[in-house]
Amino acid sequence: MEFLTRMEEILLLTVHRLDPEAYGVTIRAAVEELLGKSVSVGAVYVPLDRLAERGYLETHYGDPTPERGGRRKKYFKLTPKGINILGETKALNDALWENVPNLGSA
Amino acid sequence: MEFLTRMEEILLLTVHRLDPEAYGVTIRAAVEELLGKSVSVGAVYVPLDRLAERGYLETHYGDPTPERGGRRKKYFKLTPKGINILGETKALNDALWENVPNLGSA
DNA sequence: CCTTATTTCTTCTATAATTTAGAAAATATT
DNA sequence: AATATTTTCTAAATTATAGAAGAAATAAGG
Repeated sequence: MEFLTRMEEILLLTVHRLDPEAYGVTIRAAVEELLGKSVSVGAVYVPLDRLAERGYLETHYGDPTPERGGRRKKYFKLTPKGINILGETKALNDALWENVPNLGSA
Repeated sequence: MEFLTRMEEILLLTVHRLDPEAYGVTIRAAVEELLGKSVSVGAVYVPLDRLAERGYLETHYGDPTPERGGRRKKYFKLTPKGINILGETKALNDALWENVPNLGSA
């Protein structure tokens, strides 16, 4: 089975959660909040584009907004293929963690 | 928060599940079964050693067995630090997948 | 209005880290 | 010797990360 890297999993799920307001800046902010640490621009945009190239995400550019400044926003959205791989990823996660007794810590 | 790559997560959990029979060959076989595809030797041994270097795994060499051939087996076992990061990884996973409604596929 | 400043957002590119493949080496039994 | 099992090594491919540069919009001052 093909599997997603962790960053890919995080990004796909973040896009899903943010939909339809998922674009570079909001995605990056959400990832930073999730991880509790700052994340560089490249750490988000580069894998995001790769996921789109591979057909897991589709993109469209937005129109200018009344807010000041900025290039056009590039919105991301899961494709059916993206939804599918997330389902497979969940299955792998479940298999991995199944029957793992208390780890004591956490 | 520091987080494990997916391969690291898979390996740590596999070592945990196989304990006390976790060594290169059994680990590799278990990962192949989990993923349903073949995995090269290097894809297992290299990250396993890195996990040990970082203190997530401890190792000890076994004695020769009555079976034919082979170098001494190098057994892996989770350290307290390894158990701890698995707990953190589980927390991240839970946060990621919380409130993700049905993905339709899978 | 027109020129410059400021803001928001993406693209690009170089570097570092991780994964992967598989040949080579080591060590045991037959 | 031959064969089997296991790990080590090393080079190549892929992925992640940092952050500078570029683009595109509004704001503001003359």
